[in-house]
Amino acid sequence: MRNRRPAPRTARASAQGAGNKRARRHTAGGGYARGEHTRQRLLEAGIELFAELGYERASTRAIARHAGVSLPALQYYFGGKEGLHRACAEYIMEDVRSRLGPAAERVRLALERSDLTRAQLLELLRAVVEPFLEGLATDRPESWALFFARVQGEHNAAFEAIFEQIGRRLLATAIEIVSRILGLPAASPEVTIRSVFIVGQLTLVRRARPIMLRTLGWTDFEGERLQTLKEVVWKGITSSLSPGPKASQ
Amino acid sequence: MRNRRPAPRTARASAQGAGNKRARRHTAGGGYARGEHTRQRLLEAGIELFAELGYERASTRAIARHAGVSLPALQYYFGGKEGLHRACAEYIMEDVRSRLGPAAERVRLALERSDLTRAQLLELLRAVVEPFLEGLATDRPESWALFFARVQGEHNAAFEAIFEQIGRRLLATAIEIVSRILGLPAASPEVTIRSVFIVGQLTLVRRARPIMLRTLGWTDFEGERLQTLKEVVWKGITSSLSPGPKASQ
DNA sequence: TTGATTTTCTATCACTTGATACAAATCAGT
DNA sequence: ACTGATTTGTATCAAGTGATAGAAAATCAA
Repeated sequence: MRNRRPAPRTARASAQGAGNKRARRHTAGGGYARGEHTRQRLLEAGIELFAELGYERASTRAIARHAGVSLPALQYYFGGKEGLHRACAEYIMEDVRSRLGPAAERVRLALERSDLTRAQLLELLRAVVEPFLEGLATDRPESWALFFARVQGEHNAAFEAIFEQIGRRLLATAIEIVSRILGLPAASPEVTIRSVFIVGQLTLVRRARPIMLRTLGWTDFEGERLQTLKEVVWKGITSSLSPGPKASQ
Repeated sequence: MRNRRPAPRTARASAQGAGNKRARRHTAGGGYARGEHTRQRLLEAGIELFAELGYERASTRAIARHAGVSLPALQYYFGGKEGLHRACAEYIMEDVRSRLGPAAERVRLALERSDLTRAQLLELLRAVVEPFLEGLATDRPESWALFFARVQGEHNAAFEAIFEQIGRRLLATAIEIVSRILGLPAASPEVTIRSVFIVGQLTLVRRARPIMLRTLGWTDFEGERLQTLKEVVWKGITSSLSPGPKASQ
């Protein structure tokens, strides 16, 4: 509710799709590759600052300065702050999808068969869960996972629109597998809740990372320590899915 | 970095403890009970708006308007926005402590004994975990749990200072119990990670609440549904702590 | 009531934010 | 080189932010 001028001098903003979606008309016509560079710089700077400071505190000026371009470039290429944020989310999501998509597809395909053993189902769950865990525990492209975590916390438009697209799939796959392992209908509360927890644990790795590291006296989750983390997490998941000894209660 | 004036006309702000701590000098000297009312209104409005909008987006003006008082009242009673936020956190924390403190104390006392059975240890864990779960799943004072979740996401000063005070205790107790159940040293990665997950699951209930409810087709966690949730969560915890069948793999 | 103190309110400050207008610079195709 | 489009930069806008000054009102102790 900040930039709603009562009477904009020109009608350009309102004539261009509410002023925030799709403002770049440069990639449409071919050529003019020069701008693509600054566009990229803006994306990277955006991801970094949004991740570090959150949506509100990351000012467009700081982002532009960080990218080494002028402020209006941001409006020009992304139509505004929200547009940039959205683009950042899509950029990350695209990368995540390209890295996790194949595995997910393979799992979904394998799930077609109805004669899978418990061990096989667990293996499929692991195949879809483990890359995620690695991506969130590690901080290789620190800002990416952080950006992810931010978007989750703030209820931006980017969340519902983008995160859902990948979170839902992951959850749906988890539900399918858990349902079959436990031998319960996919719609049953038990299956849903447990699946949400399994998927949620992954994001928890990111959120609780500093606390975990501090408590353990570690500095990161790399190499052997990452293996340990994965092992413990996985052991927890499998045993929580075991038909094993009735919980003492 | 917004209100750092180069040369403040008066030195009051800097003469009053950096300007954000303890600005209310009304409760010190007795009497003048009139103000306590607006102070309370500001706290409630603060909790509500901070919870709904987050720290940044909740403007002092909106809070004051919501509380039905004028803007400077906020400065007067809490020294500023940050002071109010801190006060809100303390206010909630105080209530949480009063509701969970006794049980926690009882558990800590019971842990003195070293001859506790697995079942007894589990019971203690449950005693300290369950009230938390209820508080986060329910939305009686919707804003409270939401405020809690917000503070967790944004890295406000309130987080480190306040949340730690209660989160650390809970985590420490969980570690102690898990360590004894698993028969591993408290400092071992397995114990730490598993404990963090147990505690983290509780906050996850809040964060993933809308997703879980939507997936289940429920509207809230009340009555029987709350029972189901608690049951499933608890079953997951116990079986993840079971010495049971070695995880397949 | 008086007088000191606490509490509230109006107006305003200094500053930041996101967004624009518009001219200058750059580029591609001829 | 010329032309038309794209891209960048300067200066500026309007709105909104948290905070303050300072007078007016309300409150309590005497």
